[in-house]
This record gives sequence, C-alpha cells and structure tokens, in this order.
Amino acid sequence: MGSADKNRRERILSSALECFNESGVPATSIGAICSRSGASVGSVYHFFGSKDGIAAALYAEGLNSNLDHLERALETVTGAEQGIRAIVESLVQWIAAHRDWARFIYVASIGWGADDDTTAAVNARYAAVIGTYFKPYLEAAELRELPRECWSSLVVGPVHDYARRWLSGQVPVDITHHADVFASAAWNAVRRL
Amino acid sequence: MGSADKNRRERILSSALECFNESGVPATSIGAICSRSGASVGSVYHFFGSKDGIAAALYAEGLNSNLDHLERALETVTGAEQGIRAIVESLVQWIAAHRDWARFIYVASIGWGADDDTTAAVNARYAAVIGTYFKPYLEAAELRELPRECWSSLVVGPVHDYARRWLSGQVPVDITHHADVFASAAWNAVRRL
DNA sequence: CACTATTCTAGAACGTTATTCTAGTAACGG
DNA sequence: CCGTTACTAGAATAACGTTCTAGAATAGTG
Repeated sequence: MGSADKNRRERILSSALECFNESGVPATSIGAICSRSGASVGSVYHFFGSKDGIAAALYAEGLNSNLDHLERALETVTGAEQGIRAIVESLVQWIAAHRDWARFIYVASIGWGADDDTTAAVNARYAAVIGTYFKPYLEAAELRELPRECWSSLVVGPVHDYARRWLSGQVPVDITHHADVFASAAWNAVRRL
Repeated sequence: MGSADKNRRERILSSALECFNESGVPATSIGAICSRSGASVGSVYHFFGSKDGIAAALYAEGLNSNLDHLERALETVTGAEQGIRAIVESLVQWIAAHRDWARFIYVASIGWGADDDTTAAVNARYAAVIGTYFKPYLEAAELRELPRECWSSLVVGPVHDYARRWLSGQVPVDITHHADVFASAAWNAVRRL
C-alpha cells in the first residue's frame, strides 16, 4: 500500500493489544485486528504466523520493556536495600505507566511462550541483571539465606498479585499508592534480621 | 445411554481439565473433550452452554474447594500468627494436592468469571471467612496497620507467584518444601513490629 | 400403573474464524 | 535492468464452536 505504513508490524501489535484487552484473546478475531490496524490477513500472518504468535510477541516485548526499565533503575542505586526497593518500585512504575501492556501480560495472557526461545532469553536476562547486582550483597551476608528459587516470589509476588487484582478491576486503588508498602515488605522479607 | 454415566457432568469436567492443562484452553476443542469423556456435544452444551462455561465451572469449583480447605484449616487454630500461617500453609497444601486444578486456575486460565455471580460469591466468601477470623486480632492491634487492599497480596502473593512458576515448569522444587518460608514471610509482613 | 414434563443424550447442520494459498507489488542488491 | 527477497492482498479451505431437532431416560402425579 502507498501510505501510512511506516510500520505495519507495530500497528498490528498495538491494535491487537487493544483488542485483547477489550475482549480477551480468544474472543478477538483476526478480522478485528485487521480492520483496526488497516492491515490485511496476509500481513498479519506474514509477521506473526498465528494469533498466538501475536500474543507471544506482545508478551515478549512487554517483558523486555519491563526489564529495560528495571535495568535503568538499578543503574541509579547502590546497596542491598536500595536494590530491592528499586526492583519493586520500578516494577510498580512500569505497570502503572503501561497498564494495557501489563493487563495483557498479567491478566489476559496465559503462560505464553513458556517454551519458546524469546521467553527463555528474557528469563535469562532477568537472572543475569539481578544476579550480578546482588551478588556482592549476598556474599557480604546482608541478605537472608533463602532458597534461591523463593527469592523473586518473595520480592515481587505481592506486586504481581496486587497488579492482577487492580488491573482486572477487583480493587480500585492505584498500585502506585502502595509502592512503598510493597517495597518495604520486600526488603523486610529478604534482609538479614 | 446405558452405561457408565454415573455422572456425565463430572466426567466432562475432569476430561476438560486434563485437556486444558495439556494444550491450553484455546487449543482444546469441544470434540477433544467429547471423545475423552465419552459425552456428546449435546451433553456438553446441556451442562455448560459454552467452552468458556466449562472453564468458568472449573474455575469456580476449584476456588470453592480451595476455600473449603482454608475454612477447615482455620477451625483448628487460634491467634493471629497461627491464622496467618494457616492461610499460607493450607493454600500450599491445596495447591500441591490438586496440581492440575491449581495449574488450570493459576496458569492456564484467564480472569474467568471475573464478572459472573459464582466468582463474586466466592470472593465474598473469602472476605467473610478471613474477615471474621482476623477481626479480633486487628482490633487488638496484633496486626500492622496496612491498607486493607494490600493485605491479601502481602500474605498470599508470594505463594501465588511461586505456584505459577512451579506449575508451569519454570522452577523444579516442590512448593511444599517452602511452606515454612512463605508462612514466616507472610507473618513477618503483617505482624506488628 | 399410565401420562406428562423435565432432564439428558445424540449427532447432523450452520455460521464463523483461523489459517493456507496464490498472486501481485514494492524494495533491494548486483 | 534483472533476480531475489520482503511485504501486501484477498479468495479458498478447513476446523471449530455453537445451534437445532429429535429421541431416550427419569421423575413426578393422579
């Protein structure tokens, strides 16, 4: 086509995100995404291969955006407590700043791409970013000895849980109002007593 | 039909649960549920009205089972700390004892029935059970002053998060190994210092 | 025991939707 | 220019969810 298609791909993604959040993934048809984005079925399948492919792309790009945010936040702080607070607060900020994306990831989407490479890469990146930041503090025994695999659940579990409830409308109060509550609780959960 | 149909409804539900967990809700067809359960399309639609209806029923019955378990657990204890620990530990036990159900609720399912009456009823029941148990301890100031809506996320958020990771295979260690970690963290998060 | 209403079962028929296919148009490298 | 690749388009296909019609079991009633 002649015009306005600076980036079909992005257009499709953002239209799909809107549709998914309005009606849920199963209930949004490819046709709906096409008419909202102005793309043809062919284009959609060229870029994403399937409806789940669109969802997986949204999921992966969302997690990456989230992680970018975290990485930047960690660059501005030092110390164990500041690090934990940065993790929680940057997550809260990201969720509030990208509600649609967060809603899709936390409430509308399933464990998408739990298998595919992209998600594995994101998980690895998470582990790397957090692992390198906290290594010294772990060794300096500023942090409690906890099973490795419990860590992230203790730190961000409450935020994830609240985000799900907030974004799905079960709870009205903006998550940013509780950033400090969650940050303090997280630090409290992992600090050495 | 003549045989083995002690309870079509239950048969359909359990078959659907298996299918949903194996392939995800969108990817399981009504036909698959029919052949696995031995029921006809007519029966399925007679009982549940739609595919989402099956999912909603599984979701609601799961939450109710979960809540039954919690209610029984709370009957055996007294005191604020014991109450909090009972919440967390009974949840962990329920998840481990009903992995398929939990996997469906926590990872395969979406915010199903976030609108329908059944779920509203379950939520109300939750609020009632927990509210009545903890009211005296709240009044006696044994618990920290926290925004009402943060409470449950602080107490069960980490368990939900870990359950999601465990049930989706991202983490290998059985959640019951960490029951005490999560119970202690929960108590730590809400007790008055 | 009839008789009727209700519940349940069955599978064919229908309409919608995801996906595939075929073909055409732009962009790009040599 | 020419060939190759990226992209777009929409018709054709196949699968699936849902509806419809009708028959069998069951329960309630006199």
